[in-house]
Amino acid sequence: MGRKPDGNSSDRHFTAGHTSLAVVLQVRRAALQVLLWRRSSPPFAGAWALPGGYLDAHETLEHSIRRHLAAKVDVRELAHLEQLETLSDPRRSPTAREVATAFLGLVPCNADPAVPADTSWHDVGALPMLAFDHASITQSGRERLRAKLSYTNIAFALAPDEFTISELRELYAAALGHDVSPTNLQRVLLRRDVLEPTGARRASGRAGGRPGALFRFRERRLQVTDEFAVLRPRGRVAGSAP
Amino acid sequence: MGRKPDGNSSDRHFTAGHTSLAVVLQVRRAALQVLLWRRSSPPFAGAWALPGGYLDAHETLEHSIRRHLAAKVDVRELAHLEQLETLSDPRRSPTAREVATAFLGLVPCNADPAVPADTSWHDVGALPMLAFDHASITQSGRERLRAKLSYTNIAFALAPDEFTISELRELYAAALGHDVSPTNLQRVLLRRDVLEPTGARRASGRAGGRPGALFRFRERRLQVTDEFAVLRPRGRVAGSAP
DNA sequence: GCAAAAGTGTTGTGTCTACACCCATGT
DNA sequence: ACATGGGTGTAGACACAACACTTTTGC
Repeated sequence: MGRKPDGNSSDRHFTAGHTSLAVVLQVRRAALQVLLWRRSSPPFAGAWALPGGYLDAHETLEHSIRRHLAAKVDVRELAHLEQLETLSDPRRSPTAREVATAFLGLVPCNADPAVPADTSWHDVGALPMLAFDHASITQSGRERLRAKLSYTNIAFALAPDEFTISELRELYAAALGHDVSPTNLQRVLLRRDVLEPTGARRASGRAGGRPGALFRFRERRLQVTDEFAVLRPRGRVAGSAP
Repeated sequence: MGRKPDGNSSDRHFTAGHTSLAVVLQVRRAALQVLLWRRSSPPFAGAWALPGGYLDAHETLEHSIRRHLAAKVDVRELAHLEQLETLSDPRRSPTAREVATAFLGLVPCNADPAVPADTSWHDVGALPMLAFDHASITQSGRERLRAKLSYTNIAFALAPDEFTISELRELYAAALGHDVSPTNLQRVLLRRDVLEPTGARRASGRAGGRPGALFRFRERRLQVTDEFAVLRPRGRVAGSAP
């Protein structure tokens, strides 16, 4: 099942092994990290690889990657999952033809999932040798996250339920790779109605200081908050009559 | 070859038919149109479908879609091709399990490729019944083009080598679905260094009028021209010492 | 000269960064 | 009091849309 008998294929027809992979990212200790497992058998024995595995006959690719990730991290911790790209170079694996669809997965920084012995988190800025084309896939994941931080509410998937602006600033700085001003971060996200205050405050730290107000994301699903403004008419805003 | 013997699969392993599809867009008669062919046999006999076909054993997905498109349009007319998404719902085809990777292809408006008898262009604003999930794929293609017109030079793939600002304005208006001011279009694209004047002018039209200057795209490959500006430090511009 | 089409000058607006200043808490 | 960190006010830079105005052609 799931495989057509050869006798049927009057047209040119080819079935390849299809795998799903994921770039799972989390901010840990003020750095963006990716989940990798160490291969013990060839090809690329000893190298690190992205988690994933074969697609089953009756599942979608998204279901497949969730299923394979369940062995690495608790799926309930995956706050966001989206498709990145599909890799199909016949030489991407030295042993067999394999098409792979890559996903980007995000885990909130307050989660600390238990991982198997062969699996661990690696700083995206200092990756070890990666198997297959996994290095370039990881790069794609970083760039997708970076871009979407600018024009969507995707940071909800990296943040805990409630947080101060300072804490959120650390997440953005780690994910973007450069410093971010808390002043402007707050203004941009409040103006776009991405954040809302919970009303509560966080207790002051060890050395005193004003306690920060707590915020939460208004939506915990991906939303585009800054549609591309260029070349769009600005007028005809549906407003009240004068 | 390209198919593993069953005896080998100790792990869960499944091979699905993999197809490539393309949303090929062109601006024709001031409207954005998509290339469709009419199915003559089930499933969806009589419905219109996106061009594409099976993936061969030794080719990439990009090679595959170029090969299948060659039967519909001259591949040399394809000015741009990029991957959109991979569809994997087991129920997307009523007859067999098929995974499909969709592409977006763009054809310059001056090209007029000969197409087979079962194939024709359709206004994206008034599509007929489409087979499978091709309607939603077409929608994805439109949206990808729309978004990229705002922050990349992707219009090069819709435009001829040389054109006036007015002609370019028509392309943008058709692809975006709303009117665009030639004044601002010119300024945005010149400021970003996307366009350059050729020096030549187009002869005046039937009713006189000042002849328009001709421009060309500085690059005929996709380039991001308006990196997301938000949350990025604006300072430290590499400049000369005072 | 006059209509038609192209192109420039200018103004206003909205969104962002940067920086100064004020506020709240612990010791 | 004073150090420490949180939050607001405001100014300046920039990119854009809108519109008036000038330029260049055909008739």
